[in-house]
Amino acid sequence: MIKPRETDSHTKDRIFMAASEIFEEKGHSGARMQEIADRAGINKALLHYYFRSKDELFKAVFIVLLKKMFEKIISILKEDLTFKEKIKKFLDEHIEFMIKNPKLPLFLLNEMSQNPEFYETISESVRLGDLKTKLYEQHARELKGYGIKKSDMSQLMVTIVSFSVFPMAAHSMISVLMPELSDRKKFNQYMRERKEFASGLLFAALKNRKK
Amino acid sequence: MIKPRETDSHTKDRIFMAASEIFEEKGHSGARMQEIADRAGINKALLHYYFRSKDELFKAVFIVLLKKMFEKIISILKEDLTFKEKIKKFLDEHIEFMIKNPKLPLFLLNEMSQNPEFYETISESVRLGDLKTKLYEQHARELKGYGIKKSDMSQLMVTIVSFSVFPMAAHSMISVLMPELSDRKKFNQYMRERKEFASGLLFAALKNRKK
DNA sequence: TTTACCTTTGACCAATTGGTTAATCTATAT
DNA sequence: ATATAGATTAACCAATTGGTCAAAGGTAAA
Repeated sequence: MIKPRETDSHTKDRIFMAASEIFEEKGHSGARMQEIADRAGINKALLHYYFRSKDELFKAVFIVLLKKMFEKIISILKEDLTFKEKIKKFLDEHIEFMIKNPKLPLFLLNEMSQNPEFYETISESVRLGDLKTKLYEQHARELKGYGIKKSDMSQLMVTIVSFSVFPMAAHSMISVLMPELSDRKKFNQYMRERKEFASGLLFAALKNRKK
Repeated sequence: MIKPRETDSHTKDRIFMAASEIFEEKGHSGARMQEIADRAGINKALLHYYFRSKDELFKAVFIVLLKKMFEKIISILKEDLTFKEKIKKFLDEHIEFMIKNPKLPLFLLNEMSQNPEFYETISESVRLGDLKTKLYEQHARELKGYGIKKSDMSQLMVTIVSFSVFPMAAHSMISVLMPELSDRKKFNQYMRERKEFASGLLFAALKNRKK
């Protein structure tokens, strides 16, 4: 039996990485197979040797990037912490994660709404049950203490995620209104300050809701 | 002298509307000139008769849609209201606006980051000065009463906009985590409830910051 | 060395796509 | 009626793009 060359996965990985970068930057319809091949330093035919078609390659990349994002979120929510601690840790780690992957949020948002047929594939591959119910039951006492009903959970969760995700996705838009933030370093600093701002705002509000 | 036929602007408008819809839905690189022509019910050559190229057509559409969004925001901020009233009115009208234009936010966010060369064109065409400074000075007393410093303004403004914009842009993502919101009508209801939730959260927090 | 099998490539193909052009149409002013 | 000028079209074009294929390369087992 013939052993696979050690360059096997090496090449396939290089393709995958190149594809990730290009797709993340230009989206499915904006990406060019030739450009992906160039960045991977290989012939275009080799793309189709490892990944049958553009759609297959895209799908493979998309699923992995999506999981990367969701797993980051979910893993924190699973930890044994109080609700408040969880939110703080989420803001901290999720913002750091996005600073390392600044193009990821907008890419996912966009391709998600562009390819609704992924809906199934996603639900399977990310499998996360009824997160907000789970979270509520887990922290029922603490949340009730904050005056949060179960019916508030969907608004609350979207709000928390938006604290970190929105500014990343809207960076270019924000740069128009606040040119001082168009610089990447300054913007990252802004995002780091946001950790405190967001949890401060949130728990100031919740404290106030206490009956 | 020959009067322009009344179908002149009619046709050009039909093209423009068709292009708006297609671009909004599929983005610059995903849109096809043929599809735009079809939707406008005309020959493809006529597109190039009225708009030289795809890029020109896109630019025309993009600028108009961007202005549409920004002017909605700015007009409210200019009104003679207290800060609190402004924010409430903003949330109300901006959310209603987006319910009517659900694809707009993600489209703008995306093309904005895709075509950074629009940066100039935008700054000119939307011309809005240093909005956060203007807003702060205008409401200095009220904002100080809330314990908000000038340096908090950029965080605060992004937060307010994110309350309304993020859920619209992330609708497809939200639908995965909360399948009950994948239905448009239910989602719109969710967005309308968000008006109260957002201003409630925000001003509960600000009240609490008062020294 | 030879066989067998996976890897990589250059050349090529068919379909798509943005864009052009010359001719036709249509309404109006004279 | 007819000349004029803008509006509209069918046919066409060149470039791009995703995808294929047969041949060449390389490595390990026989």
